[in-house]
Amino acid sequence: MRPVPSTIATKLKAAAAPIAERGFDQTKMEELAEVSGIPKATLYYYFAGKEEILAFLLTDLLTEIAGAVAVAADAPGTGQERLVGVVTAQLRVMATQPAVCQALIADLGRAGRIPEIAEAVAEAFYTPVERVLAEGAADGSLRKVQDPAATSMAIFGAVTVTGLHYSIRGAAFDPKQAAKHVTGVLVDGLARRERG
Amino acid sequence: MRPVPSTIATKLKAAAAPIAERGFDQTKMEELAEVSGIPKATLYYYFAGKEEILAFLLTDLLTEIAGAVAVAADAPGTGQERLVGVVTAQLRVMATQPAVCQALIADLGRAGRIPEIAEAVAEAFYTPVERVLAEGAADGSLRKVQDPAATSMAIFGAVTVTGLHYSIRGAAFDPKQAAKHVTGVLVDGLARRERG
Amino acid sequence: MRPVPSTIATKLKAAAAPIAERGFDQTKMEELAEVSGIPKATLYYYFAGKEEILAFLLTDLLTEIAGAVAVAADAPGTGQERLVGVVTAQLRVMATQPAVCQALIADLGRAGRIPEIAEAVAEAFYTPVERVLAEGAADGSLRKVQDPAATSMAIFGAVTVTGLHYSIRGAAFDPKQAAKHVTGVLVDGLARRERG
Amino acid sequence: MRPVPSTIATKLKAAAAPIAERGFDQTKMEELAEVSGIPKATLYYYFAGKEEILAFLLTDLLTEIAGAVAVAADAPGTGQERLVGVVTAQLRVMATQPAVCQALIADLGRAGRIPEIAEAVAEAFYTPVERVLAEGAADGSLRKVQDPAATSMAIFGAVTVTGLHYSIRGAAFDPKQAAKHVTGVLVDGLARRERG
DNA sequence: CATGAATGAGCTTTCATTCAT
DNA sequence: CATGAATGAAAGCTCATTCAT
Repeated sequence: MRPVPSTIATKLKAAAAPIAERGFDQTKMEELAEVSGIPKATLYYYFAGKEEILAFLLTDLLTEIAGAVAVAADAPGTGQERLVGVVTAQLRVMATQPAVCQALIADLGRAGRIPEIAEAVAEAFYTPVERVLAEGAADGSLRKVQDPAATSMAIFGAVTVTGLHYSIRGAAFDPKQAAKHVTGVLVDGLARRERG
Repeated sequence: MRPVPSTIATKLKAAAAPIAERGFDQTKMEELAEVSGIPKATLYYYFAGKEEILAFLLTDLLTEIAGAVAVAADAPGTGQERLVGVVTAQLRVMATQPAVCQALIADLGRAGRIPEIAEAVAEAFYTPVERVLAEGAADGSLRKVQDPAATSMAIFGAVTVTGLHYSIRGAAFDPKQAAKHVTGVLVDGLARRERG
Repeated sequence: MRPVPSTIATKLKAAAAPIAERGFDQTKMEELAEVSGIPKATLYYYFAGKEEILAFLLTDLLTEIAGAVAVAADAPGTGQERLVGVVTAQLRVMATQPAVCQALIADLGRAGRIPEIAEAVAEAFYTPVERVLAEGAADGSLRKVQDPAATSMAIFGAVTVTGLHYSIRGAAFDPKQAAKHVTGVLVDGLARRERG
Repeated sequence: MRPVPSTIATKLKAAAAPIAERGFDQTKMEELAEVSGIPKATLYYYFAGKEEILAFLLTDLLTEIAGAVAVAADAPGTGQERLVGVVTAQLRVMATQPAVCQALIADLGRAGRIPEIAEAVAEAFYTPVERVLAEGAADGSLRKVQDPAATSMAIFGAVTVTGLHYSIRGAAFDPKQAAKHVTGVLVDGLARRERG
């Protein structure tokens, strides 16, 4: 994969739409070329193959998420506050790039098989959440969970499915509102208690 | 799609493995025929196309889940107890048929595009959870959530990703244990509180 | 090919329609079964294969034509009168069974490759015409042509294309009228002459 | 259908042979590729499908016929002379390209179903003949026929079947000689008359 | 005798990829 | 550097045919 000029990189974002809509395998190079306006052969000049284009798009997305999440995880405040911040950050990026997100999730199975991507997903989602969970437990704002990995996975699932849901609906959505819903469940739990 | 004889239906379950492993599009009819022991042409005798085979497998799984979940949702006990029961039931089926489950989740995007499947997913997952949430709110064992649909989606995400995780690891997993993890987060929340 | 019961033979006539419309190769056994109401497997019970069904249909038609033509060729009158009779007889049968005729002509190329049919075509068309030409030359009602085979071929072409044209139009046509047109050209020629 | 380079067009002429020999449906793309030396995928690069290849070949032939016929129809001389010229021109092209001609005629049924071809056939055959008939009637060299369309159809049939016959025999044939046979019948008629 | 069920053998078509310019 | 033209290598699907009942 040669260094991708920013013109190409920018145009290529349009490629996420058909992938999101029809799935990666059902999207032909021809189509990626058409929607992006980049000739097929030129795509091959910059990328080694179709798969590498997907990797490029997802890496791009995941880098962005990882960055936003890192900022949220490093923000001041209690662990609980930062957990909410992290979730919000994830949803914010999903709101910004719904197509790529759908492409990512829809082909999560396949993405998981690209090692580079699998790691980037962990980096963007699991690691920071686990870290904030630990810090929240330390500062007393969160309870200490038995299995932090399992917990962060559950959180990932809840957040992702929520974000995906809104993405699919097509309409723009407010990440803060969505985050409130998710963290409402995750942080406070569903059980009724004497003093909400 | 002709009525599928049970011999065919049974053999066909083996088709879930390659789909789970490599994804649906990467699985050739040839392969589905090989692993199931059903000649390609015979598959086409019963199913209109590749896609319909996927639909059949998933519908089958979802019907089973829906059944197990319905039982759990109708069990005696508080709403909270039944919520745990419902989640456990879902995970139990996922533990029983890990390959089909992976296939379902891995191609959730695609599955979502098959209307029949999308509805079956809702039927198997969302509807019973929403119902239990409402009943729990009524009996005082669960708090009243603002947006039951959003909440059940988050629950679905948490449960699914958890189940998927264990499925992928290949080893058998204990659905009760897994359910405890998930509901631990979902019911009690992550926030620390004076009196667990 | 087992002896074909007349029920089957009768039902089978309906098979000519799709063959005429779409061509023989483009007509599936499935379709022949459907339009005739005879189960596919039953067709195979009576016929050795698809091709044999075509042969059966065409032989049937050609036998009928040959019979009608023989009668016309043996009728009293001059050779010229009988030539007109023969042509009329051919067109009469074509008018009666337009679908089979279209099937015959449309797949004349293929039919020519089935030896049995090629011979039957000759028997039904060429031979009687050649005979009448000879007899007309003998009785002085027709002129003596140099190459009777070539002449009868030209006549066959003129008659067939004419009959086909009317058949395709779908509407019933009057064979006598059509014959008059063709023989008008063939017998009298197109040249203007002093005394018609 | 992309613009077909002349190299491809030339090579493709070889495709007529198997079509003529075995019929269009019985000729596999594989075979068209082999005899033409053009890779199968390249054929699909230029043509939308098998059918379009046939259309291309036939259109090509018909264009040539139409050209030759137009020249003959515009030649000096009486209508009768030009009618003979037109028929000769048709047979000349048939003699030059026997394979394509056979393919055309053999699949005339199918060709008739391709609107583009049906029209080209009319343009190449019927229209110029009808015109010459009219002009011959005007200049007194031909008699006035009642139904010019029916007449030109009969002529087309006589000429085509004749040309086809010689084509099939494989040996080269003299179009002038063949034309003499056909027009001998068509122009002078078969009836004996006092003064030939 | 008839036939529903099943299938072997292909066939058309597609598409990721290459490469000469 | 970029790309239009070309193609090798499948893959999904079809259909004539068979055979147990």
